[in-house]
Amino acid sequence: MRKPDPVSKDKAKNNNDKLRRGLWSPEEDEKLKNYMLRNGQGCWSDIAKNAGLQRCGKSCRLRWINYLRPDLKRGAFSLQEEQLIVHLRSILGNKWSQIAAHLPGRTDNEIKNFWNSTIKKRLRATTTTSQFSPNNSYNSTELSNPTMRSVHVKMCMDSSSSPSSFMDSLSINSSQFINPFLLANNMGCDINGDQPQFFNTSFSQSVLSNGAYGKNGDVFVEGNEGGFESDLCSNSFEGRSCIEEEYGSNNMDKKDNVNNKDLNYVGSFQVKDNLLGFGNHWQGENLKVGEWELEAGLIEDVSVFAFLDF
DNA sequence: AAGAGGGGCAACCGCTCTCAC
DNA sequence: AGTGAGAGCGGTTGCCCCTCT
Repeated sequence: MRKPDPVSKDKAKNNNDKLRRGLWSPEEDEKLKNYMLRNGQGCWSDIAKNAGLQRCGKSCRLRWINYLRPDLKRGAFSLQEEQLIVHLRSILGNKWSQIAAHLPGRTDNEIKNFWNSTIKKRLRATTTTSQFSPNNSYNSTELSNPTMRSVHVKMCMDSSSSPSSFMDSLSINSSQFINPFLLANNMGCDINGDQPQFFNTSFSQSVLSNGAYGKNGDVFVEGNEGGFESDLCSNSFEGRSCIEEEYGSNNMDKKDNVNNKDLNYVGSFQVKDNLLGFGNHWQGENLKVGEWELEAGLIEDVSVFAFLDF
């Protein structure tokens, strides 16, 4: 939390300097809670005034949502909640409010803090690599088939874990996340320009908090003739946390490390008309290069993605 | 015992979105 | 269509407290 605004900068100039900041006292909590229970939610700035609080509405809202709401579940996260967070985050990214919507009684702030402080570290600590299994392979014919519009990446559980539900839960359709470099690398493509060479690359294991893990990356290609856009999807829990930890999100300098590090990336990439874009869907003909600036030299020649012949 | 360091987490910041006018 | 206020969201900060040395 912060100090009760010592410097105040611009805000000293306006009326906000009369407002309290910092930690909430038990009395303030009591006032807000009583008011909310009596009157219900409304305009937060009015609530702040009417409840007799020297706080801005925003602060009241935050305090209510994150701490005072009666339906909040306090205490440590259960194993199930933890697994769910890991899973949802792999699908949704840092959409904490959306993740929180799947965990009754938990707030986005709580989940965000939990992720940043606990899960991220745990996943990083358990990051390992394994080899692609030749049995879980794809062939270059499939990959170069122009009718192939989407690529799904599945992680297979090993024999000791519950296969179907877990695999189902990990399968992501035409959605958000991919690290093209990891995928390219896993598909045997040297993104620095070498010809594709399949089946001799590493793939990251997905290690869950309970010790279950997926391995033997199973990449398959599925036709999707109706779509114009082509999305690549994957998930790799700890890979993403690793890259964020080591390089920070959206860091262009990841390129040089691709071939010897287990990377994944939060975002998406799409191929259209021989252009490669990240992070955003195209709307109509407008190419939106999202978080990665392609012309910065990251991928100057998309032919390195030769297996993506859309 | 005491100081340092790090983790956890409550709260703030700044931005975007939505909606009423 | 433009604008302003309120709400919501993700990222960040910094204090408290625990552990380690």
